Amino acid sequence: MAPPKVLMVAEKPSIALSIASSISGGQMHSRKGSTDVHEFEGMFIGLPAYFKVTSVIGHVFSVDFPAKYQDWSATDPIDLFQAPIQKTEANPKEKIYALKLSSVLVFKQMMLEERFHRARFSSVTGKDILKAMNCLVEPNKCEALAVDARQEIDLKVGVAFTRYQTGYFQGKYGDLDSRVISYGPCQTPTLGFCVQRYLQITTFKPEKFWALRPHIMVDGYELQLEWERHRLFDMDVALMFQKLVLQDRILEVTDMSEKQESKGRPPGLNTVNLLKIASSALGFGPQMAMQLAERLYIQGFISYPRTESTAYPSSFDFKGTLGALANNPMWGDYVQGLLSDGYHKPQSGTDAGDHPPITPMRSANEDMLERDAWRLYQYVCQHFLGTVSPNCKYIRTKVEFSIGGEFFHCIGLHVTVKGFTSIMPWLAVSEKNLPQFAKGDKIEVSKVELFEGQTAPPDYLSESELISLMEKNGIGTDASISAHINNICERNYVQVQAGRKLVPTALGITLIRGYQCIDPDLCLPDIRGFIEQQINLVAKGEADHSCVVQHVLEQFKQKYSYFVKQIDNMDALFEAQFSPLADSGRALSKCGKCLRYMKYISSQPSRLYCGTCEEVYYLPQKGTIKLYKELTCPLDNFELLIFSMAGPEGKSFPLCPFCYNSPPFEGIDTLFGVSKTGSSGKLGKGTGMPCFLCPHPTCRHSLIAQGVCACPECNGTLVLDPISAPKWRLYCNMCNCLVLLPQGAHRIATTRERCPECDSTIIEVDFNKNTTPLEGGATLHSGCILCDDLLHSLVEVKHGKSFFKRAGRWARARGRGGHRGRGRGLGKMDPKMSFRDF
DNA sequence: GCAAGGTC
Repeated sequence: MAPPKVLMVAEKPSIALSIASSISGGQMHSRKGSTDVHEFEGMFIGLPAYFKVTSVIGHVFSVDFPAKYQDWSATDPIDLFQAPIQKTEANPKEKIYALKLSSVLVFKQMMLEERFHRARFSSVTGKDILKAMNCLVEPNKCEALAVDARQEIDLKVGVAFTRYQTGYFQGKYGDLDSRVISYGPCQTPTLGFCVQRYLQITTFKPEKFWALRPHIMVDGYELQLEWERHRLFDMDVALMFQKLVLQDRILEVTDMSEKQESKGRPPGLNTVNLLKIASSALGFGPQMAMQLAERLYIQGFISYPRTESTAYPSSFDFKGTLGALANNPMWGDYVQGLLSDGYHKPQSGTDAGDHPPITPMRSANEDMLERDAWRLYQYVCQHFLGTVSPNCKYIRTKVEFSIGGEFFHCIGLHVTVKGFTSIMPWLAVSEKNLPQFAKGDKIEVSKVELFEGQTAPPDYLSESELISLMEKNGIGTDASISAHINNICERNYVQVQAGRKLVPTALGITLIRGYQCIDPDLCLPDIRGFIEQQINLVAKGEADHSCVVQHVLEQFKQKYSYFVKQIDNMDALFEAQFSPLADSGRALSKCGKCLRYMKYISSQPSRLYCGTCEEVYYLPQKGTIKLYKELTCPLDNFELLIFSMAGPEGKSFPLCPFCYNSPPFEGIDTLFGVSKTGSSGKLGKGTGMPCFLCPHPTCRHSLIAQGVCACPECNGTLVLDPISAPKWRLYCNMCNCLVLLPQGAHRIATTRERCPECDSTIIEVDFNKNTTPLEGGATLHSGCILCDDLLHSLVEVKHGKSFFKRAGRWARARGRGGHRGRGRGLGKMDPKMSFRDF
């Protein structure tokens, strides 16, 4: 009988590899794939078995709302609290779910008796993995339910608040960048920390203080003494003490003490501490630091870089790790010293039960790595060597003096053992020599300075300080901290300035001040703690999953209702900070209703605002917009605009601001950039009907007038780009297909005529007289770009970049709608056939 | 377009 089969699925590929290596003793066969599979024969519960070890990649499932709730304008955010949720594949591209499901099924069929176990190890080390295999436990459903609970709560709370406040403030103020004004139980308290520091700085009231600083001359050196009172905030009192001291003039040494002190070596390096050092000492942001670390890990220079543990496992091979660095040109001598004199057992640290601390795995020198990677690697090495080095020891001498009834002192520091500070020199204790004193010595003061100083506010919060605060308050995890910081930067709530200091923006400050005046809980770190604590009850099996979720959501729903009710208070702060629409923007084009100029507001989302009609017209985003020759839309009299998408191959197209926001014709089921959702009939911002989708029969800018022929790539229509001269071109109104027309022509225009053979629009080309291909120097030529031999030889199909990200989906959406809007008969021919010669 | 948390 074939040996029983054992399938093991780890949480990530690195752990699958560790498990397989440990159980098989390195004797396994590894198959590459979306996730690697390691196969080998071994022993399972005392019996021979055939193992397959693979992994998922992070969470298999994410959650989201069903389609019905995806339309922002059709859903009241308060309904989201009770909305159903769907599990979706977290990484559909990786096909993890499908692959694992099928392999589990295959395994089930192969196994005579199916059983599920969980190997729960306390660290990713061979010893602990083997130990776990010998005491397998049941999978813990409570822990899985706790993960579900967190996903549901985070989704509903975050999305409800985000949609509400975005909808409320978007488009209300001209100089407010408000594409999305997000809220989240992690990102908002993170922002809160930055703003709290900002408020400390701005509300700081400096105070003057005074300190007595007697100076003495000993052996030709001047020494300044420190006052036991440190400093006083009353000048008259300080002056009085100065007078007393000056009257006495003689200092007496009252006491001398020597103390052996020690500065401890660091514990092992975990991810959070790596990120803090990377930010404060190397100037790398957390994302950059993790990318570098990831690369160093893949190249085998350092161990797995995502860990919370600072304690080394008892089985850690210090000798081997030191040995790997023994010949390093940078630290070789130091390492050999440690190996011969005996390295020290590291400080205990904390064991989070995951990977061991981050350590070097093999030696590298400066030339083998890129500059930044080298600097990070260097730190990992120095830190590791620091952890196994002796502590730094020094003697602290304190000499105490009295004069005029006041007491002063000076401190001397003498390092006896440099220890780990010789490999981490920035942590060194600086030597401070004192002259010889003896108790009872009497010394004349040379000068008694009355130092005047001022208390100063703290600096902006550094990224490194923020990471510490987040860690301390349980905001985010080692894996997500950097994502939250990145988030508040991208949302334009804070900016990273020199020295990686986080400076909140007007938007960030106003938001936090708003929460503070409506419901401070919303931006306090405890909000995360509350959620985590509730979820913990589920994980430990002490409370029912759905009861906890309902309870937490009910609380947040009440907070949400109160927030909505009180939003005016927040808005008052916005009003004070940002300019109302009417005051911002520049006059761009005329409104078709009142015939006055509307203002263009360039901050996101860019839009037009008619001050007379008090109407906002959204525009396509991420490009430039200008007036189109003062032409007007025949339907509504609004002046037309030309929008040019960013980039060298960015298309340009005309649009009417009114039609763009309120498509005038029935049957336009797809809009620029997205399908129009039937139920609500409202437009997403930045989504609408440009002229190239307009079926107006006579307007010269419509699809009918500017459409030339069917797109060879999709169901769309190729349209003349009206301002592409002299690089004339057609672009598809649906996909990113691009067709270059005769270059350098003076003018190219569509005509009202159709090709008798293929029904394409006849175009008229006015060639440049110097480069005209026509005989006898003629410049004017009309024809069909498909059937006219001359024109056909002068056009070229190209693919523009990023016209639409998802051209395929777009084309399908149009396909369902038939050939509507494609002009008279343009859709009849087989588009691929018509471009067969290209 | 929206959260957070996994990992790549």
